Amino acid sequence: MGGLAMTYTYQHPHPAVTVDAVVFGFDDADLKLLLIQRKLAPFKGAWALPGGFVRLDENLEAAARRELMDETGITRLYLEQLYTFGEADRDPRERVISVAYYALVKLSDHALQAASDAENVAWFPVAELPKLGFDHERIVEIALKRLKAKVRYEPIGFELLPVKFTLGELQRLYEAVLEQPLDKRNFRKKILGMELLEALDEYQQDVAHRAAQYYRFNRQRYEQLAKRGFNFEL
Amino acid sequence: MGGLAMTYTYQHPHPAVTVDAVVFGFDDADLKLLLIQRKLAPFKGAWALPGGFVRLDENLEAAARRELMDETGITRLYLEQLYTFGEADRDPRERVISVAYYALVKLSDHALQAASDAENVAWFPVAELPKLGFDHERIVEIALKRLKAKVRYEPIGFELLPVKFTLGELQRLYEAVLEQPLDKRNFRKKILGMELLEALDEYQQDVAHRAAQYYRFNRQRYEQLAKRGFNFEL
DNA sequence: TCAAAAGTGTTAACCATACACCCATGC
DNA sequence: GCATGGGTGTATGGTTAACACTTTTGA
Repeated sequence: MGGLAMTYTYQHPHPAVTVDAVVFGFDDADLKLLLIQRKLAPFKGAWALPGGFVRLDENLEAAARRELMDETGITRLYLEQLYTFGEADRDPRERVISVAYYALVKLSDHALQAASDAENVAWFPVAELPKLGFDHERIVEIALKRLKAKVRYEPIGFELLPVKFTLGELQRLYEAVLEQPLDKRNFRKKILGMELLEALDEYQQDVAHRAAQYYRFNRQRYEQLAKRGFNFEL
Repeated sequence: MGGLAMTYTYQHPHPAVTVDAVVFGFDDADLKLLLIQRKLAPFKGAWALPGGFVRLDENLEAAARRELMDETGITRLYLEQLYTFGEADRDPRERVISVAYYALVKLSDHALQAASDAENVAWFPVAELPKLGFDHERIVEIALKRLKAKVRYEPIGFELLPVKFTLGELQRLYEAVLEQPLDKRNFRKKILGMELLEALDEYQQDVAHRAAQYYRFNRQRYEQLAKRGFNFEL
């Protein structure tokens, strides 16, 4: 990207623009966050959000997807813009404006894809994050707040689960994200009452207790209902 | 800003970054939007959102406030980041990433401040907007959606009204923003039940009907209650 | 005296919450 | 047979929604 001696000249000062991604996963117990360990200064050796510079011919969301692919190998994910961080002094090198995204991935698809080319990549439970470089702790905090709010009025929780899941898994996911216990009977009544879940003719195998039935989220049905004014709410 | 022959050189290409503001007002009947008429290409003569380039030493929100002051004279307003628009081709000149804000102002404070130095400035009812330059129609659409959602769970509607207002004015504001009629008795019951409004010993003057009592929003009280888990909801 | 908006309560339907036991399975 | 999580119903209290008339004032 740009030859060795290549430079770019403008008549007005331009900030650098990056995208950073807060990638969430869920492993049936904890909400987790994907971090990379920086190999370069500043904050060399520190953990930070995956991200990088936006190319001039590339949309912002495409840049976020590209960086995630390059740095972590993750390709299929729910991605949404979070907020843009542009404090004048947030990067010690030059003025850097970062458009932050948050992403939800099915950990089951990506659990083993831990390391990539070069950088160290790892999942951390959100309750036990290391110190992060730049202002990334603030970005994570805002992403968590957003996730917590959004999961209640849009059916995005399913993005964190495998396509087939049990109601117990779904409930544990909500409990982890909302950080509060939920009543089992009320949870089931409510979620099944929305008629967005399809019960499959399939049950858990080899579990040391009664096998749970699997369900699948019916997105088409949700979109139909949403058009007619239905509101997901949990 | 930058001397005549001054240039800025970087080793990687940098996009330009602007802030644009969607400024809402309310005049006791319609929700209105503040637009400026462009004097320069591109989109010369077209109406567009107020905005401009971010300076290198200036935070994003500060840039938005500065542009609003310069272009419209507006200083006291509620301002919140909306979304960042970065399609690679959204500006015909060069790559421009725009961090959009939305603002709520008390029209009563600013109604007469129509024109400023140079550019033509005007309020338009949101239902009767002219064609806008760039992708500003999309930005306005997203701002309206956000306002409509947010007004229901945070007490930001008051930012659009004078400090003293009647319950009728407040109801008309909500009806305008939500684009639906509300039941008067239920509306009053709900809003007064929150105990966020202070009834003043003051009534309308010279109205051709029974004079309405004035109320004032008690922000302190709201913040106290919010800390203890209270949720505004309308 | 008319027009215009202010102000005021009750009822019925619905929804949210709290709560406890039996079931199926593997070890 | 025990430990583990799956699966199920009801009763109560609170919240929302629908609804109509009287009051005050200026023109």
